[in-house]
Amino acid sequence: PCLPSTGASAAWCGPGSGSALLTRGLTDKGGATSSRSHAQARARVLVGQHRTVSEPLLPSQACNEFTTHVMNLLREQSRTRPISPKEIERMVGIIHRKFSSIQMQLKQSTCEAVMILRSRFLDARRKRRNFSKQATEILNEYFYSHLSNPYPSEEAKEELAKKCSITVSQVSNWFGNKRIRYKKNIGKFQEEANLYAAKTAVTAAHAVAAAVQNNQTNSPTTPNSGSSGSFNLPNSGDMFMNMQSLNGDSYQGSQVGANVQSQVDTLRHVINQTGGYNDGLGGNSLYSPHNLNANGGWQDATTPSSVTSPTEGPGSVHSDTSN
DNA sequence: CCAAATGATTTCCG
DNA sequence: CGGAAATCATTTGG
Repeated sequence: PCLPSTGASAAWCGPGSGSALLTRGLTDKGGATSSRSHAQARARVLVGQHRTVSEPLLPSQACNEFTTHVMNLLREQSRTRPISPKEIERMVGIIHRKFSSIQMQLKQSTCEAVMILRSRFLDARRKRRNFSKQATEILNEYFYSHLSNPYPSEEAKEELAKKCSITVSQVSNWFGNKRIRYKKNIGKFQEEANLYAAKTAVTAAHAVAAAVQNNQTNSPTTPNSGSSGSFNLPNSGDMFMNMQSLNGDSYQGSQVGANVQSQVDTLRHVINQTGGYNDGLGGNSLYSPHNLNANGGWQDATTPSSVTSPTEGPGSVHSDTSN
């Protein structure tokens, strides 16, 4: 249930309580495979751990306790001043009303917070958003300038993550996907590879000789497949500040348990961090534009047979960047 | 609407 | 645990 059900109506929680809502959408639609287990487990952790550990007295109990406490006080006071039964009655009414309203507020905010968290975790997990143009740009630049060993260190990953406004896991995912897909069909990526190789060459050239205004690259020597030599700088990144907080490691909601309030506070805290970071896109460090011509240095990319030349003459796989 | 592209997840391996 | 490979689920472009 959504909380230690106090018998009172829990209208906002729906008929059953929150858990139905909270677990909705976790089920795999195919149903055949039992994948998605991690997500489910995590969601279960989020949802299922309402005070099964300590069970610190239900709100109704607390209300009764407090009521008797007040009654005792009144009884003591009745020795020094006359107290009408009416007054006691009124007091009890006030207490009960107050308690139930507090309960309601707590329930409401807890449910709200959990719902928001749910959508953050699940929707953001299953709903995919493509990275921004600039992020892809940065990642590709790194990939193709480290083509001989496209395995960024943890540090490099962090830096890339910061520059791209994505998480480190996303960077890892990206490189995993990229490596596999590149290796699988190198031909398909030739154009891209050339483009980024040339681009890094251009940036290097700019860094070296910023003063010289030559829009002539130094002889790419590649039988380029069509694309003219001009590399227009891609500016048109829409870049909606995506809120990428809640990176995969900050699930520190995993030990609630104190009381509802702290739970709510914790949740609020987490939720309030949705600001999204400002990235420092712009200042790019030069990634040591090693131009290693060895194709497929990593992982015996022996390119058995099919990778001859799908679209164009293989000739020089990588243009000699720099001099 | 379909197919390709793409980010994320799962499974397996060393 | 990090990576490869397969696969899933969504987005994008035609």
